[in-house]
Amino acid sequence: MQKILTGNTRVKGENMRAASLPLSTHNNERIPPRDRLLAVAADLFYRQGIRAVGVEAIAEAAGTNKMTLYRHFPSKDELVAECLRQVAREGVERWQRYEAAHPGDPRAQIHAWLTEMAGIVTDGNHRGCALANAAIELPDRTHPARRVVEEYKLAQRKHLAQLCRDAGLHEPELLADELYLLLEGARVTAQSIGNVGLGARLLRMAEAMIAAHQAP
Amino acid sequence: MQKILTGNTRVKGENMRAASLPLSTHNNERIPPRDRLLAVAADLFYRQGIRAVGVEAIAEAAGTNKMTLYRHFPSKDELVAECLRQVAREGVERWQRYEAAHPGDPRAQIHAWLTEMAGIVTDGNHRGCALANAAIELPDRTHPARRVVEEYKLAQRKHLAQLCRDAGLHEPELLADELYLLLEGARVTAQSIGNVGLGARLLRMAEAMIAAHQAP
DNA sequence: GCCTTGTGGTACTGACCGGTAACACTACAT
DNA sequence: ATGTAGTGTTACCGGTCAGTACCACAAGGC
Repeated sequence: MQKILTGNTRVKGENMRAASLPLSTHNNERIPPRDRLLAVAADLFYRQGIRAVGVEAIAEAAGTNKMTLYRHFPSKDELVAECLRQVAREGVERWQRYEAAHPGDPRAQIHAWLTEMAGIVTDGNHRGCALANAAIELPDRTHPARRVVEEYKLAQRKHLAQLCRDAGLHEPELLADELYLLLEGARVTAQSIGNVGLGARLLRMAEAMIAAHQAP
Repeated sequence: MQKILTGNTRVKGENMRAASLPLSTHNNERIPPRDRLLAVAADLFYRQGIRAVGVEAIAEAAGTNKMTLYRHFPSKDELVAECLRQVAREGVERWQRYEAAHPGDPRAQIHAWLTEMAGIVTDGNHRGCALANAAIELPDRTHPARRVVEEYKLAQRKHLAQLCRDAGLHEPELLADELYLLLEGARVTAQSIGNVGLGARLLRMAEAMIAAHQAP
């Protein structure tokens, strides 16, 4: 089996990831180890895959060790679930930002969402939705992480449908599904095919869909 | 880490999977071991994930052993790639069937594709596109399986775009992308949210999209 | 002073992994 | 009969994995 370089060739006690990662684990001073572990784990899980990342690598990347990790999380599975819970939290915060930026204007909120997502998809480091990826990587439906994924995805679709309804668009649920599936598909496909021009295409397609649901 | 039951509690020399799997590995008599290995591996990889399935489990499920596996495949990575190549082959065969069933009628071919895919997505055992899942599970872009995925996905989109063009639809590439992304999104989302009514919804959405590209 | 709480460090367990070596066996072709 | 090609079987290698035991240390409250 092909192994991925884990980069744990760092000198003992030193942190080599300071310059290479957006995650600033080099200023460990005041961030409690639990938060460092969560942030680092979420990042590693997303970029390398959940099963591909060992707990030792997570602890090391967070500037701590395995024992501290297991003092804060009962198991790797629970750590995974907690990471996804954080990702889901960021997702609902995004919607709250749209609402704050465009209060009472659901159309503008949808548009803001589409625009931001188009940008995210176009990013070269994008690897799809962390929650959807987790569902694919963890086929066991009893895994604690699966509940997080299912709840978040349902809430996401429900919120989008409500926005479509509030915007007075026809067949709001159907439109919400169209938009949601289109975007989800774009996030998956971007990994296999690439994402040149995908962002702009995505916006055009979404706008056409919304327009189709605007006329009676 | 949560372990998935691998079901290798079978009695030595006997095959307990005969009744539990669509894959008929119980009549090993005339099927060469290489084909059995490929079929079983593709099935296990799809249902449990690539990283979650060991070569020993594959060999055992195929009614043979690890040595025979390594006599036919240089490594697990190459076995994975070969499995995906087979899946891709089945994908192009599907398109050939549509063409044979509706020669010279691209619209009907597209419709046949949508109908069949809607049925597949609605299936409760559906776990998304095996190739897309592999791309998610294998972040290393140099993995031999990644090339298979990228080539297939590109060919798939190209073929669909050509059909849209032949059908005289407006902006065929854009429509092809819309349909393709919608379907890919549905395949991913079906795992997290479920697939109740998704098939019928999918057909309605796709038809609406095509209709929108029909008028000038 | 002291004691508690959280942390770092090391070493370990038992299991599994991908991959290989060596040998015995069967079927078939000549 | 003999040789060859493919297969089955067992045992092994080095490495990694999740998870734990044990001890040392440092900070803060009292």
